[in-house]
Amino acid sequence: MPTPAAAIATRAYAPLPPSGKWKDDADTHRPVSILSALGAVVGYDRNAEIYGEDASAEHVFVVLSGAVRICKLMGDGRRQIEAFCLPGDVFGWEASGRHRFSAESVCDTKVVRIKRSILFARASDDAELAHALWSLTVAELHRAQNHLLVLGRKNAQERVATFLVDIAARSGTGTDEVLLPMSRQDIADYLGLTIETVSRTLTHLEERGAIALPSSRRVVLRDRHALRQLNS
Amino acid sequence: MPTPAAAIATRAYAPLPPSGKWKDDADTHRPVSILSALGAVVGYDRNAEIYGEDASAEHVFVVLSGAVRICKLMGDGRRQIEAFCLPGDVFGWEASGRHRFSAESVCDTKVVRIKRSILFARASDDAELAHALWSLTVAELHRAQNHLLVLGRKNAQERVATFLVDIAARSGTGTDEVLLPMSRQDIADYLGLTIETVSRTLTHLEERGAIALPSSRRVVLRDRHALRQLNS
DNA sequence: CGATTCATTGACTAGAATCAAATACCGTGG
DNA sequence: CCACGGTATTTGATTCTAGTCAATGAATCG
Repeated sequence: MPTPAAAIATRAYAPLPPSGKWKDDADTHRPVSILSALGAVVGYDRNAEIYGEDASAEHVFVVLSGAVRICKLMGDGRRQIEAFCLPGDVFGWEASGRHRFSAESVCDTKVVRIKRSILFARASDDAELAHALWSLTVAELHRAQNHLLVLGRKNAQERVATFLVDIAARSGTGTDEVLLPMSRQDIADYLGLTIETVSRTLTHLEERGAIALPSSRRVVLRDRHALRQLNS
Repeated sequence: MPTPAAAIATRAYAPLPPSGKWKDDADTHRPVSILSALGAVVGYDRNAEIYGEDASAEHVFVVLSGAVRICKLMGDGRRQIEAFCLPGDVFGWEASGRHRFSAESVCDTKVVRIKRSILFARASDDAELAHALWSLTVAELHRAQNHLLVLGRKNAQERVATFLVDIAARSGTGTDEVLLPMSRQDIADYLGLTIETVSRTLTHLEERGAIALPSSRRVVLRDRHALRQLNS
């Protein structure tokens, strides 16, 4: 069993290629735009901590550009990434006054940071805002529930295929090419696998002709039908 | 921030004294109690379908007694139980107009069934209710997030230990004995394991002295410290 | 260019799944 | 009350997927 320090050290955060691709600013539709008006824009370098586990929960955040991982560490260094937040996603909801996960930028990232006190004060007067808060939270819940099915009942190939299709849909470049902002370690910790298994599975999907890998961070979805079947 | 999540944690134990319990004045500040006043009590036999996947979402439910499983089936029959709902828990939230999971009674169960249309109409006038809806949803989200860590990164022993400690805490009989309303298959589908692995793991925990199994549905937590370590 | 980190590949292992069988449990009807 | 049939659970033997350990190859940055 690796020591915590060693385990964490072996997944050191590596510098990422500066990638202009992740800066397409937030779309101005849906409840998110209501929120964006209530806070200030803050920027983070890659791998910066936005908040830590158990930190007092003062703010709620909306991603404008870049990507954020929401994660939890176990005592021995095992890590679970609960979600990747892409532009338009909201994170930082808490029922108690403390964050139960940490949030870190995956790459250079801009967010809108909104004071919870302001948000809730407004929500008590503004039924539309209150409903927006609720439906954003339900959307989060649905994402978590889908992820439960992936982690509980899908094999490695299905997990990776599901991940690729999901990221492609959410990053919403109409094309078949996806740019992954996150490392293999991040993907592994999101899918409940190891980096080796993620890597092997991607290679296998490429051999099957389901995807192409022009570079390690670029994935072309060649056979969406095959991928969707693995997604079932 | 008020902390409705704390109120949920103090919920009453299964086979609950019939619904009167939820109308006590002392309870009226709890989100669940606010809801319970808005619907009618409905009873279900064991293994009855409360709603199916893709069913139109007309109602939200509060468990009064018994237990409910929220689950999803894959095409080939694999099943993931997303949550067990015990007395005091709320289920049936949807952002869209359709349920994305099915809900089934695990044993004889009573619920309060509340029309969504009524609920939302009230919520738009009543900030307290709106906030209660939101915080109940956040509590659900947190439960799902904890479960992600279990499914993504814990081994069989840790999963079962976590499950037992969680159920014990939520059933909230101050004692160390837990009555499991659900079958081994249900537990397996909740924990992302097989029935054989669940059974073997329980046997193993008993051999270790962490638990006792007077009968298959009764578990005595003998060494909470050991269990909590597996929970870490 | 090196130095460093990241990703891929290979060989082997471990833990849970699968396949199969025995045992315990429960409600029913004699 | 007991025998019976069906179901749930436990236990055993074996297989297989993903994990671990180790090395190599690729990419990036100073």
